[in-house]
Amino acid sequence: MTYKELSSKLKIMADPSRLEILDLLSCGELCAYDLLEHFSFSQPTLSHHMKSLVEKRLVLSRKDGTKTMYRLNHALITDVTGQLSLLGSNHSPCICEQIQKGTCES
Amino acid sequence: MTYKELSSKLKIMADPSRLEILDLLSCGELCAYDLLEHFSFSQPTLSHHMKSLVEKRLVLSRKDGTKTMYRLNHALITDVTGQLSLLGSNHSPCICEQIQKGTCES
DNA sequence: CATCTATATAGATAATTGTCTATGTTTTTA
DNA sequence: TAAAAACATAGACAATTATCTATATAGATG
Repeated sequence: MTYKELSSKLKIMADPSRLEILDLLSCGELCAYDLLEHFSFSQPTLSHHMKSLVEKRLVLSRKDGTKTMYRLNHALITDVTGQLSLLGSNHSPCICEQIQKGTCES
Repeated sequence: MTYKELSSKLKIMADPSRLEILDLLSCGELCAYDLLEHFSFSQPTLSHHMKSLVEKRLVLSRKDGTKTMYRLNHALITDVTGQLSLLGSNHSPCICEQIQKGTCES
């Protein structure tokens, strides 16, 4: 995953409401209405959030009659958190190895 | 950590340039100029990014003469990635337990 | 078929953000 | 002390985003 790809997924996760949506979905499938009950914003706003989560594949959806059922894409979320913690750790191969410490070698 | 607190840190991480900065810092301390060499944006733009990373304590800084040395706050980054992966997993206690599955119980 | 239920789309708006140029500040050095 | 080196701040601007109201769509039901 490139920095841009990882960033685009993190940007979608990096919203308090969407974090709470992910948390609500962490134990199983829910429909839009059940999610909406937990928030004070409007139904179109929830729909907007769900669209962005589904577009980035962080959440998967299926139709059940008039309802849209949402569930986490655990595999992708695990991938994202894994990439993030790897990036923050002293890993190898690492972009650090390419650096020319011209100015700061002390 | 509340959703808002976690979100505010993720928002700072969720930028391709800042992700690359974190990656560059993952193996040790670097000064601003060494970081700047890896990017095509201007020096004030780097300074702006570093300020936001330091403000959220994701990166720690110290002065060394005219130079500013930056290093990761590994503890906080580990905390953030930990919170994120916990939130995405089927954990307990979980906000899911509070939910009234009124509409979607099938 | 008409209506209701559940969700999505359209369009608008205020706030936030990433970038720039220009300038300021601080520490070292000639 | 004057200049250079390294970084920060100020102010501007275009792009993105989170929200809203209003409306549309699609499936269930009487």
